[in-house]
Amino acid sequence: MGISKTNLFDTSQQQFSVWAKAFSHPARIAILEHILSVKSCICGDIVLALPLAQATISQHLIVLKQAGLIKGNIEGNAICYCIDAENWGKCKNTFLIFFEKLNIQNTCCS
Amino acid sequence: MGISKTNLFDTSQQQFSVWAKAFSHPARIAILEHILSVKSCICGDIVLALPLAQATISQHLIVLKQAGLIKGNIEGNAICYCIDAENWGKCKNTFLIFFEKLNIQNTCCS
DNA sequence: AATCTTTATCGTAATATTGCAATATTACAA
DNA sequence: TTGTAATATTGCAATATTACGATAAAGATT
Repeated sequence: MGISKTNLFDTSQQQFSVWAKAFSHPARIAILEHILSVKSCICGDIVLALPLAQATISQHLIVLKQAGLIKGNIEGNAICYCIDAENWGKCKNTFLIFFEKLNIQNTCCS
Repeated sequence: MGISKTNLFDTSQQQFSVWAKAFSHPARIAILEHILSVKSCICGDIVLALPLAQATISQHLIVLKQAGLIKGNIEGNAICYCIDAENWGKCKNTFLIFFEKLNIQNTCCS
């Protein structure tokens, strides 16, 4: 890459891109959908549900956790992952506001 | 990576991740915001507006175009980029539906 | 035609991501 | 304490992304 230039942009743009990057792999979408679909936030069987090795799932979970989208609670020797509702709301709002920026006047090229 | 396993996931999950990946760099957010903010969809001055080289901007534009978020119309020797309103709407809906999947019952871990 | 402007592409370097086997860590159970 | 189950971390290989200078391509202008 030469040198990363992500820091030349607005904080809000960087936050947006961090969240988007968390969503940018189908495995992470699948993990989130699994957590969302299971009423109680079971965790380790995410590994059973997805066609990836345990180590790989673990890494994806870390990415999601660092983006603030999920959090993990220790339950015995297992860990219970679930959505971080507060950050989820912030993320949702960021995307919503962004998508709303398009109105009919903006679309010029036929 | 060893070998990519993105194709082991649902088409919808892959489509979601492709859009998210398009949003996953602050430069591309900045480009989209610039296109959205300028009423008429001027293009080449995106290069002037951002702190990146012309070749780099061009690459980011291709990523956005391949994701279907923008389209380019040739105007003389310049190119006019603008939002692809139809795909923008599809993308927006995908994200909206996804974010709506969280309800209070889902958040278990205090 | 010669030149300028604008955008795309090529080549290359630096860095990041993805994936997994192997291993470590942690908590429980016997 | 020894074993077992669950998760994280390490190390490494393969691939993707980011960045830009140089150059090419295509339309405009003179």
